[in-house]
Amino acid sequence: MSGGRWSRARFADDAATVAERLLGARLVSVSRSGARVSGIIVETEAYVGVEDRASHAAGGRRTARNEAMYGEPGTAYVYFTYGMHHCFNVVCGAEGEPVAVLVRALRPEEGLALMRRRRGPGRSDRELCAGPGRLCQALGIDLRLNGADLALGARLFIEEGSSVKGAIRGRRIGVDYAGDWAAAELRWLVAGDPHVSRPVAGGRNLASGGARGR
DNA sequence: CGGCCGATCAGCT
DNA sequence: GCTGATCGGCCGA
Repeated sequence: MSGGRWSRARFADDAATVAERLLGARLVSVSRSGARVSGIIVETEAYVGVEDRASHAAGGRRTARNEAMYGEPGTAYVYFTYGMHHCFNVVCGAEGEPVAVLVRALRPEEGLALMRRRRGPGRSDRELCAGPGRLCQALGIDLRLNGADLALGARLFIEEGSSVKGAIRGRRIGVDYAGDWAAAELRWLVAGDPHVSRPVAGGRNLASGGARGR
């Protein structure tokens, strides 16, 4: 059912498999004072390997920034972008193979007051964790957690959730530079969940009022 | 060194 | 839908 922490083996599969498996699981961050802040994962993106032109490890690129992608499955890959946002990834696959899943949105569950304090006043529940930068801010995830071990660490981990009904796929966000890989359907979402960052383009989503033109 | 740019977000039209 | 914010990393000279 639910509750147990993800072991190393849960992370040790290809990115598409782990991206779908993460839907419905819980991402937990523990504050310095020991408070749990968590949400249920409702949106993920797979970055499948060196052949994936949208990946930071495209073509086998390996630098200080993306070194965590080459770590063992269950490693956290956190990077800083646009001069102000952090993004959190779960490293999967096999050690030495740069494969990861970006966590894009959560349905907030625990620690809502702390999330709001971190995100600023006037945030609706829906906005707290709807986007990769937003959820990092809400959970207090920054570069200090880059390379953290999600299977053993005390500060950041994944817990088993209940299985999700209505998972759907779509194109990844913000990777238009990636040629053919931009069109690959490597984003997973819980259909109709209002906490996702964006519904699938052209798709039907209960919260969006239906299909749109393109 | 210098210049470019991003796996984003918020606020405005 | 469009754009400015804001800066570390990366690459080329």
